[in-house]
Amino acid sequence: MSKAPSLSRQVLSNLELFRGLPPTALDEVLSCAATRSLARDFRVFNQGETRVRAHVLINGWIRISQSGSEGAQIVVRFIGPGDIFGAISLFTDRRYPADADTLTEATEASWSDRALLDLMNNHPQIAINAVRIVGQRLQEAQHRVRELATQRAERRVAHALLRLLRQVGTTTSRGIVIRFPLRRKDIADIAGTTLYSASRILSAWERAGWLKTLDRRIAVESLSELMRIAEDESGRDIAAPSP
Amino acid sequence: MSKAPSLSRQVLSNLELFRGLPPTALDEVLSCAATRSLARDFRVFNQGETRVRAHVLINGWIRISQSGSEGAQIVVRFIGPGDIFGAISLFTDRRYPADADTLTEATEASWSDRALLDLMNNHPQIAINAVRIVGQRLQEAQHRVRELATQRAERRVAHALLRLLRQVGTTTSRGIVIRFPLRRKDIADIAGTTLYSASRILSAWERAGWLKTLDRRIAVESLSELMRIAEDESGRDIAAPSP
DNA sequence: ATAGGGAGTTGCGTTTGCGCAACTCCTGTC
DNA sequence: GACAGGAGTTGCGCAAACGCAACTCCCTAT
Repeated sequence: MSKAPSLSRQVLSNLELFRGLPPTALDEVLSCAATRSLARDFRVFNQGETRVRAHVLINGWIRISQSGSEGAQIVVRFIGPGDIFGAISLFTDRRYPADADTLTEATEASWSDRALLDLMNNHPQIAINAVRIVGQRLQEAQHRVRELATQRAERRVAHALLRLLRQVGTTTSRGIVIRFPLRRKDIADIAGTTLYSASRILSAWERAGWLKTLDRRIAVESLSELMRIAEDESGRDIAAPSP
Repeated sequence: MSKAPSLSRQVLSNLELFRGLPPTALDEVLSCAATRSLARDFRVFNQGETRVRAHVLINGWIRISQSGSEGAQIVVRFIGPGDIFGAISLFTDRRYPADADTLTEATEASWSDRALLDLMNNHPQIAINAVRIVGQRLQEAQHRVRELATQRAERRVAHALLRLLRQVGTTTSRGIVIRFPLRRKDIADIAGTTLYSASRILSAWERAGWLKTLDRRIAVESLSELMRIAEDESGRDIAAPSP
């Protein structure tokens, strides 16, 4: 999995982490980057591993998942082109907090902790970008906490699907399709329910004609019905500005 | 609520956000800080408000809570002396994502978005500290997601209590006591369950003699029993280093 | 062809925990 | 001293969803 594909300044400047940097800085970033190609179904890093690096996915898709000591598992997020992953661990306990697996062939770039820290010190904009990225994820995570604490399984599955469609949906003749294959168990781990409940919910929706699964790939035909299930709790909150 | 208490370099240098800065930088930070005293039960900011600032709590305690459009509510976290709050919103959508209320009298310092950004640009260490802080919170939030998705109410309440004890517990003659008063509803909102379930669980524990509540203040006598309920899922995961 | 394995579905019984309603207890007020 | 209001408890019934087990379907390997 590693003929090293070369990385251009062009590509780099489109990554959120390196947005707003002058060309000279991009060169500096380039000079300490390591890139590699990854096969499908490849374990990029393991939960608990201590040889941490900061990763950016150039293309392909990766699933980040966490498992508890009792077999319980959740999908933390899906990483797409341009997303960083495994990078916060450099700043906390220096262990990856989750597993990363490729869902498709993929290309990643990565930096050592030392290199990233130096880059941030020389170019504060990188650190500021990082705060923004991690901050967004924190907000998402907190939203998910509220969802799990207050909403029912069916609604959570609807939300999970809608989020996926927004992030990785492609419109085709057969409706909006999620770009990569997903098992029922994956859906369950995203929505925080069990394989059985997820299966029941999805097959009810298939029966109602709102979606179809073909070869692990979910195609949604009636987005509006899904949104009706997900109802008002659509993601952003109503503002209540003070006087 | 605002005789302005003055802020010293000494205090500032102990805040995690400003750790590792040279004295001259601290002066710079000081010069654009606004401090104020807050009464008990005071709303510091509202969810959705757009006039955002970065806050640091100097002393006292604050509860950060989020409510959904259907009345459902969760406690996001408790803020203690030295913690930052309301600051990530400067980098994301420029709205506070939650409400902040004082639980005790308190003192806070705050900075405008402009000022904080300038400070970060001049002193990358601040931005790096911020990444670390937000990263830690992200990991906590993700841990909480897993907990909600996979564990039962009783176990979640046990975890919530243990977390609180670690963060704000004081050892007294009557066991380890949580520093500020908590209603059953608060416990429920922290653990992601209902007032009724939380009440049932806690009174069962009182009956078993593991804790007592006196005037909304929870005193834990038998920490080990609580830990037994919370069991192995103690917070950090088992490492599985790769070859 | 056939066996085996992974994924998905669904019937069924069981558990969990939600939530109303009724009650107690405590505290502060007039 | 009576009363209002907030907090907490608990009996009871009910809905959600978990999880086993049995079954189908499809793909691949021998």
